[in-house]
Formats: sequence, C-alpha cells, structure tokens
Amino acid sequence: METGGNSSSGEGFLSRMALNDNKAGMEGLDRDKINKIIMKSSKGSRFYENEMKKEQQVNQRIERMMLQKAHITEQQLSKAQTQVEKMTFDLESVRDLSRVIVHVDMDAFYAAVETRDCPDLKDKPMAVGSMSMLVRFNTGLLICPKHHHVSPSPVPRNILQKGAGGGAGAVLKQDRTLCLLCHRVVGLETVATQGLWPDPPLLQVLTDVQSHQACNTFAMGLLLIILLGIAPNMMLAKVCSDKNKPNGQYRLPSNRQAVMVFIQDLPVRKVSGIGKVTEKMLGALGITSCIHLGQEMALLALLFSETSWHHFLDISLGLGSTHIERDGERKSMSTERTFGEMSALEEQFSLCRQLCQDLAQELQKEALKGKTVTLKLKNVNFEVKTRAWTLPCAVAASDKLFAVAKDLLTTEIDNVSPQPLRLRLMGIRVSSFVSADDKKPLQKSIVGFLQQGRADSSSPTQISSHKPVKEHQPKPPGQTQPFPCPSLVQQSQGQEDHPWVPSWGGGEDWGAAAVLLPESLRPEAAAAS
DNA sequence: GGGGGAAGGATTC
DNA sequence: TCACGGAATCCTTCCCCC
Repeated sequence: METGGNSSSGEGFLSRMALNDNKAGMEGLDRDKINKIIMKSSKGSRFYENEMKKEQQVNQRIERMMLQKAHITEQQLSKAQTQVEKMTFDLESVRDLSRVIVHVDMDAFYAAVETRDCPDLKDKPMAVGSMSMLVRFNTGLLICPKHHHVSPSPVPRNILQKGAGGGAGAVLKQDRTLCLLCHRVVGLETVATQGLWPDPPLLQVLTDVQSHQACNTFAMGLLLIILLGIAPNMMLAKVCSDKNKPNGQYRLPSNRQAVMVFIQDLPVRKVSGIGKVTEKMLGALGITSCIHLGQEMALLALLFSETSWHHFLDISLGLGSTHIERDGERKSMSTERTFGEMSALEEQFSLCRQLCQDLAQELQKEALKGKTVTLKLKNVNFEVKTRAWTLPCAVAASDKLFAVAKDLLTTEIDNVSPQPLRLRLMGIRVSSFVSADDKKPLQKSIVGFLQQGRADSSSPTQISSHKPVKEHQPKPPGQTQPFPCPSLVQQSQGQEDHPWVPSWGGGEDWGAAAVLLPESLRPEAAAAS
C-alpha cells in the first residue's frame, strides 16, 4: 500500500498511523516528512505498540483472506460472477436518477468561528481544541511548530448546541429551505458578487432561503465556508462535496454515463464507509479505485460478507441512497473519560458513579431509558474492553445505572486480581432504548427548534414536552438478573425534560445535509437555460 | 439451526 | 522522558439457549 510503506513487518511506518492525505485540502503536503515526524514522536510509546498490534491483526486478516482466495475455484468464481451480473442487472433496472441531492458541508467549522472572532488568524496555521491533544502528544507541534493554538470559545459550542441538540442535524434533513437555513449565516450577496457561487440555480435557492422569515432566528453572523456536493444520490453527493475544497461546489450531472465516468478513477478511500482497514484489505487484492471494485466483484462476493459486497457493488455502480432519512432514532447514549493512570479502587468506583450520574442527567433530559448498560474500559496499554448487561426493563436513573456498572467493574477488577486494574479510560453506555412507540419524538421538528430559539431569547424557562414513558413488558432474560426492575415510570416522571440538549460528536466538518431540489432549480434546468 | 445478546472492531466527524 | 478524544452507529464474530 502506498500509504503504508513497509507495514507488514512492523519495522516500517505503520500504515494506520500514516497521514491520510486522501482528503481534499490535504494535497501538496510533504507526506513523507510528516510521516517521519509522526513516526519519530510515536515510536516506543504504549499507544504505538497498541497500534502495531492492531496493524498485525489486520495483516493476519489479510493473510487469511489471501489464503481463502487461493482456494477459490474457477467454478466458484464463475458462479459468483453470474450472481453479481444478475444483481447488477437488478440494480441497474431500478437506478434512480430522478433526484438531485445536495450535500452541504461546513468546512473547518471551529476554525472558521475562531477566525471570525480573531481576524488576525486568517491565513495562519491554526489548531483549535484543548491542548491536551496537542501538547500531551506534541506531533502537532512538531509538524507545524508555528501554528496558533486557540482554545475553543464557547461560541461554536453554543451554536453547535443550538444546532445539534436544537436540531441542526434535523434542520439539515428537513426540506430544502430549512436545510439551507443553517447556512444562511454566509453573506450571500457578498459571496455572489465575488463569484464564489456561479451556479444560478443554487444561488436562487440560497437567496430564496435568505428571504425566508425564519432565517433571522438562526442568523449567527458567521462567515463559514460551505461546500456543496450535488449528485443523484447521497453517496455521490458526499464525495462531490469534498471535491472542490475549499471554496466550492461540485455538480455531478444526473445521467448514468457521467456517474460511471466519475466513479472510474475514484479512490475507494474517498467513499464514506471505507476506512483505512477496508482500504488496506482491498489494496491487498489490488483494488484501489472504484473501477477495480467493479472488475473484481465476483472475487469480493466470495471473500466478503453479503452486506459488505453488496455495499461494494453499489459503490462500483455509483449507487447510493436517494431518500433523505429524517428523524433517525437515537440508538444509544454514552459518556466516557480519559485520564492519567488510575489504579485505586475507590477512585475507579467514584469515577464510575460520576459517569453514571452524568449519563443519567443526559438520559433524563431526552426522556430516554435503556435496558442495556455497557461499561467500557481502556487500560494503560490502550486495550479496550466492553462489558454489557441487559436488564429486564429500561433504566435511566443514576443509581440504577451505577448498580449495573459497579457490578461489571467489580467483575473486571476481580478478573485481574491481585493485580490492580490500571485504567486510562472509563465509559458508560446505555442502549436498547424502549421502543419508539413508547417514547415521545425527540427534537426532530424544526418548528420545535425555532420555538425553542424564541423561548431561549425571550424567556428563561425551559419548554417541557415530557410525556410519561410506558414500560415494555420485559422478556424473561436468559440469565439470572441481579437487578430487580423497580417502578421506573415513577422515577422518570417529575424529571425536568430538556428536549433540545445536544449530544454532539465533535467533528470539525459540520454538515452532511441533503436536499431535494425542485425541477426548476435542478442543474439540468440550468444547463438547458 | 436460528435468534439474540455480548464483545470487539471499523468508521465517521 | 512521557505523551493520541469523545460520541455514535453499524458490522462481524462468537457463544448460548431454545
């Protein structure tokens, strides 16, 4: 693999730690130099050792795959090829080119906000974030010693909180007007006169949005970089939005030929969902771009799971989802903390209790209760363990979470006894939420979001839309449950409900939106005119 | 053998 | 000399129970 160097021996640079310059905006960097710096400053650390271990595991996976490949017969290959061809035919027959998806990406969101607040930072290398990530491991400083470090101001966080918890994700997934509402923050007239948005239909949409009465509610006065990817489906739109960084848009016409040409040379790593491990596994088969993917489909069908090869086939044909998912239900909620080595039992239990309290607060804000409690532990060697327990009925209260987590933690402590458990991370997750029928809808409505925005500015009181949560009748568990199911409904009632409190993942690119344009605003219409 | 839970891993931002 | 986040989702594999 070109990014990995001599990785299989463990002596060269670890491919999994190499700079990923496959992303837009990373071109032209001195990759070798940066990789040497990463290597020099990482080698020998526990983190590096653990990464090496993981790399070896991937190499073993590849070895097993190659062994499997060696045993594939012509007959098997031929049969798989028939299956692939049939499936390709089926997929082609339902290929939907009727929709235009616009993927909106906010590039370097945090940096953009900080630059707005401090214009001197413009055009200077900058790092936004806590210094723990930069100083404790100073590769960042070595690579770019003259960078300006900025602690994140509360501004972006507030915006994200309004946006994420308040429904920016949902806003972005609503109709086109409300979707683009999020990006109204850019001075559209300025942008237009500078010719940054040469596309009349899109400008029309943006202008249209600007005139929408709700815009003012979300006007943050920010100057953000917006990337647009326009394509017939979500997968392609996502790739397209990454195409013309930093100030641009990329439009892929809605016809099969254009899609296939676009796909031909597209590196597999560019596709969302294909990460460094999959890239490496495919690379071992000589597959680096989507055209190879199509050529080797029969082989992939024999070597990968059905889910995986179906996904590969979709990619090779330039297919993706053409509907915008709204209101995705949350599946889990978690909190975790990294710290210096912690071996004392009292400290570990105390932290465990604290995490349960924090998580319980967040769960109760969203009126969520789950049946499965998972304890996540990472030891000082970066080895991660998760231990889960499923209760007969859903819990949300801190003491109930702690009762389970404490038991799981105790088991792990006992397992290594008399040695202490040397931890560097602990986390608690709750999942298996009660079914959608049993709980109220969560923060998905733009109307609610806007109402909340008004409530924020006009009244200090929180809007509560709490409804009592009905309990599911739990199935009898396979194991003896040490935790009886108390009257949980009573506990959740009377809790203040905060429907707009966020759970933000913290990526810097902010967006991932898709909209359906009306006929009159579609790129073909513009091209025709 | 199938279903479902547990555990671990990949991926994304 | 030491030293790499946090949250969420999906997938795979393993294992147990019916």
